[in-house]
Amino acid sequence: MLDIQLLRNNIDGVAERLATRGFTLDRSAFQALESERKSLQTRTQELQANRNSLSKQVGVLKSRGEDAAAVMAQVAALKDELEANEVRLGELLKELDAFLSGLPNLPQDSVPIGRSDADNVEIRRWRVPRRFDFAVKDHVDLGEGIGQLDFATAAKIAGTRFSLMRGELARLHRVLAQFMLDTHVTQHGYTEVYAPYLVNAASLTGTGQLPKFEEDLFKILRADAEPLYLIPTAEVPVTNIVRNEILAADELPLKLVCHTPCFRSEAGSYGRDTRGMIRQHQFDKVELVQIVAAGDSLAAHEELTGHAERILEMLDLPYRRVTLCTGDIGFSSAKTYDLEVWLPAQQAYREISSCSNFEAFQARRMQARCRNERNKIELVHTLNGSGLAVGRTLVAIMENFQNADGSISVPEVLRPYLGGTERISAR
RNA sequence: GGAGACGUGGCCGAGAGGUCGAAGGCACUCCCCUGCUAAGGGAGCAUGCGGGCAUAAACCUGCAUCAAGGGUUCAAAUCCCUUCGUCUCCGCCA
Repeated sequence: MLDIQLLRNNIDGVAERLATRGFTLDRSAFQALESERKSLQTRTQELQANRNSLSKQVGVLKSRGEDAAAVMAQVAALKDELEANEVRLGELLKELDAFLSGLPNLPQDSVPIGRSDADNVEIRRWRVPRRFDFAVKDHVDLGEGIGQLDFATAAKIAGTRFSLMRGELARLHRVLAQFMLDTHVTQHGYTEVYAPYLVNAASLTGTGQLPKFEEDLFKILRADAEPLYLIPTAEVPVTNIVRNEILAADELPLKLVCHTPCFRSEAGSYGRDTRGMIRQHQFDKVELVQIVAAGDSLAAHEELTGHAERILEMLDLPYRRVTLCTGDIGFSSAKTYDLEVWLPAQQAYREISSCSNFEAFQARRMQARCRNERNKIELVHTLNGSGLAVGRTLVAIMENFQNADGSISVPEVLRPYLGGTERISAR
């Protein structure tokens, strides 16, 4: 959510910056809502002040045993106008809130201007992709070839966009998450978190998935209780740890890492990535979250992205870092780096991590605050990034570490996690 | 699943229709006194949203908030209803 003060003071500037991301700000709608709000709120508060002071007089008179009927009649006379005003004001504030909730974040100045992913800017590449002297297979053929990846059975059990792994491949997948967690905890200073996989609507509103993106979520309706949603990312439960909190200055930065399954309905992507594990309804992800003081988020963004890159480097996977352009950046983000890993079978770099700085956008929705050096309360900045998407990392390992015989070599750093296993093949 | 108790500021805790945004204590901040790993005195100290206001800070001021939402009333922390949460006992269970 944007700062409403910014819209009041400089709506043209806001409109201009939102236009770079292809969003048209309805200035007249805002100004109409805002001017009605101002007069109505002032009037309502005036009436409330009146009522409050008159009611106090009633109390004073009665305690003295005097007649309060005349004052009570005055209060009663206020009642109709006050109630009408309160109702209208309530509606108006809701409309304003809905309007504000629909506005995406302002991109930072360093974000390249563009319309689509074609305009994203590559920052750097790490490692030249390996050359193969045989015909490469994709991860589906590799996994099915060794009998450890089984989409047909997953479809029978659940449906499309699910996967089933067995044996050493399943173990490799599990161990990958373990390796990522260990690295972030022991080398990058994160605190490990275990969090709920089902969350309430308030949490999703806090991080910006609701109200706008409900169709992307799996929703659990309950007969006698509020609905719950399956988390689309650990960002939701972990960032909401600080919702409605005021943190002490010395508690920051908060660096949290959390491994969870993620659930996405993928509505609207029916034709895309239908083959394999790239786009699933359920996938595992290790998520990095940082909660920092407002002045520190730029540096924290670089640091966090570096932590995700470190995992790719330790696994010896070629990747590139891309700055998303204004047209491709997420709704809540002020700036996003995508890390894209090389997939030999696709001859392309594919997203494996997305590292975003949300600045105060989520914090404002969540009322997540801290005290600064002068003991004043201010909104924190929130950041997160995948460190990494586990399923896609597995895909990248399978494809990049494949051998001519269809077996898969295990990256060095993972071997201790697999009891020394160096290669995975059909048994 | 059944029965009961409870939810008040950063924390503890009073308040049981009226001058209560809320006693008292702890913690914290500033000042004074003192001089030693302490004690004493004074002041300040919830959050959100408005208005003064024109950019920020400061300040003044209004409204709202005593788990959340609704209701009764001239007036609600206090009475009623619903929801959420916590605790205790019983049952069940990984």
